[in-house]
Amino acid sequence: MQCQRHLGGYFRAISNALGQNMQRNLDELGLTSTQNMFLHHLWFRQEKLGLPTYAKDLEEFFDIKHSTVSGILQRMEAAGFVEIQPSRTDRRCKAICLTGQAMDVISGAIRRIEETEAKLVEGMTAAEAAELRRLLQLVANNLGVCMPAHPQPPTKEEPHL
Amino acid sequence: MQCQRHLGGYFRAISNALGQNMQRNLDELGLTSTQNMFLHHLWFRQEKLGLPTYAKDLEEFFDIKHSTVSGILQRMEAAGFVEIQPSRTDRRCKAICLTGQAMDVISGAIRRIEETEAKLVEGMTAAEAAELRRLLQLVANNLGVCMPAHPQPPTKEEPHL
DNA sequence: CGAATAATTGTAGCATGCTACATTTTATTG
DNA sequence: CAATAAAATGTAGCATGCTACAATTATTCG
Repeated sequence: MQCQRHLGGYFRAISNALGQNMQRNLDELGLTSTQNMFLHHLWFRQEKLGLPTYAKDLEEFFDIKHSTVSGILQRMEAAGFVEIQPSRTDRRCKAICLTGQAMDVISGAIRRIEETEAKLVEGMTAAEAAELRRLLQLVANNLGVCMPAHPQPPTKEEPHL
Repeated sequence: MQCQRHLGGYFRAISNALGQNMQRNLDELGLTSTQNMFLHHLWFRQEKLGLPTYAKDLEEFFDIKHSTVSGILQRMEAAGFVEIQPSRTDRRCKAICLTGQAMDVISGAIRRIEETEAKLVEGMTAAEAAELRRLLQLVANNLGVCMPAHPQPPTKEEPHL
């Protein structure tokens, strides 16, 4: 069968559809789907890991260019979701802090992400979903995509040491 | 493991990386990666299937909006790769025709696509690649992505009937 | 036939991605 | 310490996606 669709076409179409799919459920929050990913990452680092976040972190975690990050953060700041403060120890770095407005919408924002993730693998067995994840990781490696994992959260057993 | 990356993030990053990866090998041809996909599709319909192509076909095949198609075709026309002629039987439809300049680069353009497709599944067994394709099709269905196959090519045994 | 409807394409405005260049600050090194 | 290199971010310009609205032409239906 030489008439099969290109795999690349699937990735492009699925990526586009993911954005639209999430967007439809996000309009009421005033967020775009990319801003929603940023919001979740900022929240996870701040609330779960207790770490500050700089633009550089977003660039690396999502494997996008710093100029793209810059634009998104400017729009999120204009919309009132983040505040940007230069670090006192290294004035090149800007710490990205969530605002109260961001905390108001975070639970809804996370729910949208989880709904979209669930929809992705609807009708798959757990084994199929795991295999999909493994194959996606292989493809990402083949293309030189660099997506670091979250740092380890502080262990619950010894939080004060 | 609740700290796993979102599957959606993989799709986004892989899709972005695919575009950049192909782009790097395409600059000398004066094409973008999306224009390259369009070129290949136009060529396949024209040369392999003997069918005319309208903007609507591109919209459906790649599952993108007509406004996006419109912009891409305008840039491809300005770059000299296609000519756009209104159909005589339905003046709403514009037939997209490849130029001589397009035919000059088509073999290089197709090679870029094939190289990228090969790189995607590098290190996978044929079975794994097939499973990836099947799972991608499932995901696409879950998200309502509508990607029609190519129409059947004319059979070689009776080309003149 | 004529009006309403559908189909195809275009335009405007925005978000997100890129490359390439510039700016500011920190780190290195001679 | 001064010159240089590296790191973090910003800006400009473009391509590609979107939604929403408009324009033109075909089709359908009363």
